[in-house]
Amino acid sequence: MATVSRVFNQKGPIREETVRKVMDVAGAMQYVPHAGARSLSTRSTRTIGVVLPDLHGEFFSEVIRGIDLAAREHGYHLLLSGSHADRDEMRAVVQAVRGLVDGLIVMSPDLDPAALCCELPPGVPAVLLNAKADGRPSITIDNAGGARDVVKHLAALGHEHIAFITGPARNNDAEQRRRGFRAGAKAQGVDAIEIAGDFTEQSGYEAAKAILKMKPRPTAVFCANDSMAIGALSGFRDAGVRVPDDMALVGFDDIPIARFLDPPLTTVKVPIAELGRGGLQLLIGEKAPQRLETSLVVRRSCGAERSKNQRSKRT
Amino acid sequence: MATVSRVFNQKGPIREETVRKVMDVAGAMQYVPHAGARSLSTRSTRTIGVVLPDLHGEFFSEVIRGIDLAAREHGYHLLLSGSHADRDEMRAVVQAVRGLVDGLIVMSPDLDPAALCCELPPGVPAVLLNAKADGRPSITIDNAGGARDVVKHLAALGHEHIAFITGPARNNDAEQRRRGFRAGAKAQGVDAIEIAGDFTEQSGYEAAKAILKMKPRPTAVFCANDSMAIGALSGFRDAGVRVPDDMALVGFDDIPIARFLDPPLTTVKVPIAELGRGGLQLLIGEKAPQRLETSLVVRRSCGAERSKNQRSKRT
DNA sequence: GTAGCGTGTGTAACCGGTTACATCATGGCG
DNA sequence: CGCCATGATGTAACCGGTTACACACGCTAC
Repeated sequence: MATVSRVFNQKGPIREETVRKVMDVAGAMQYVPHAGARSLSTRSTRTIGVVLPDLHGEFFSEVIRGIDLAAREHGYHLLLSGSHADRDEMRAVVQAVRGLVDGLIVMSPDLDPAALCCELPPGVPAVLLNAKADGRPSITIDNAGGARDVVKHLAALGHEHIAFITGPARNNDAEQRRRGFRAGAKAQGVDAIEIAGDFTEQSGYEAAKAILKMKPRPTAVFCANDSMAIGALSGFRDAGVRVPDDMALVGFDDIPIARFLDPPLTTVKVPIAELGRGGLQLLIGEKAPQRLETSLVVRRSCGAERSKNQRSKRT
Repeated sequence: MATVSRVFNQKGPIREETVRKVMDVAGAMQYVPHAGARSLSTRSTRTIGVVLPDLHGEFFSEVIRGIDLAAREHGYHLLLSGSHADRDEMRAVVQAVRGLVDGLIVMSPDLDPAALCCELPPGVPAVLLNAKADGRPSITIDNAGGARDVVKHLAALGHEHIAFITGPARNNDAEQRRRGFRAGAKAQGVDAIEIAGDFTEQSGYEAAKAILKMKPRPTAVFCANDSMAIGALSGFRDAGVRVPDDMALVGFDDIPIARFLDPPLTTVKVPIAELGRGGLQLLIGEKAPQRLETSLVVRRSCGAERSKNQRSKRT
């Protein structure tokens, strides 16, 4: 019935009495508008699709949270899809949601952004998180800048041999952080050593062990993310190497527990939730920063705050 | 066109040649079926709604991951909605998704499950995570059993005054863990002290400080989740109290970093992803365990493995 | 009295598919 | 040769809303 539709959408002129009557009946029969049917005729679903490669860990959890918060503020639903290993799966998902979403937020650190864009249907608006591509709006994080800051900080503390535990080979963020590390090392004139990691705690643990065997042994270790820093910390501890006394350690991301580690982890703060929030805002046509700055958070693991709360002297 | 529909759904008898022709044209014009329209006529969206109170932290991240994995296996989409403070918001969301989802997975640790069920539209199938209610399928975790195991373990190690840092007041899991703690303490004949926490690291940190002032001072602390244990660990460290030498510490959840803490955290393993996976399976009519067992993971923070890798003697 | 107008409500087409049913071509068989 | 079973395709109603448009009504102005 047309009138009912007008009542629910508060559109067009309707007599006050009619509104009441409709509402009463609707309440009595527990009527709730059928969102699916509505979206068909209005061609607007008020749903946006979120496509992520993996749902692991605090990073993605925070991204999703940022998106969700912004979505609910603007009255949007979220269609979430994770765990896409390759391009084919990605395309399948992106196509499957036609008619289900008004737009897409895509994050695919492991895939080439340009290739990715071809997969996106031309009609569907989309924003890329942490990846750039022509013609598509995107939000990126200043990974390289953050990494450079770390090297600068470590160099200022007197470190001349700095090891970098990398992220997964074809990961975008990891690659940018590595580039920042290299650029920083070059600028500061310090010795840069790289060792492979894959963003997991375990890989950090193993990398730490490997680093201790190097000659000359690095005096500072910079991990491409906090998870690996946690693993490295554990590795150093097992080997009897004290952080920061014997080895400076820095992470990347500033996940919530970083401050509760022993010693509290110096790391680079990344506004993860902002990334998600901005993605949604951009998608629905609101203004949002397209580039998010990172900032160095100095705690004790880098050795900069030797004086304060010196726990290594505690025992 | 009816034929096209039949081709895409592989239904009814169609000549091989026609199939090819349709597919060719579809490919050429980049045609992709409109999922929204389809769902309207089939009355099946192949989407299930996930309603969570909050998207914070590794716990929910894991739940979502479990659901997502199972969903993609069965060809379902996920409509995610988080951050519901109160019942009204919850109802609003649950109603808004009519016609968008085939079923609902609801997790609401802070709300009374019975009340919750009234909000659910009668026609929509739903499963409750970590909450029980008549007539609705649900999956629960053996929180109480896990907590009892912890107390038993601590008692066996000789602890007679055990403190328990609780979770948020009206949280279901927190409450069950507390009950398990009490029951365990009673069974073991040990002194049980409770102190309030709210599942955050910060609250664990503060609770630790408070515990140190108690007389008699507890010799073991059991936290209702790992996050608080991390905070407590940090608090004890700042106060110069060694774990496990001066104080035994146990958490709950077994989040990934628990093993990388210093000392590695003894905790209760909760099959979080299984919770999500089972929820989806139950919802779509598959068999799944309705009760998930927890298991004690003994690491060093409880003092049970004094001999091995004893880092407190390191410095 | 009627043309003209604004307000409130009903009618029907449409969104993009699915599907029961009608139609049509084909060929086997009596 | 005609009939009917069978297979392939077209037709139209339907899913549950939205909305352009038609229409009915009460009012003022001429």
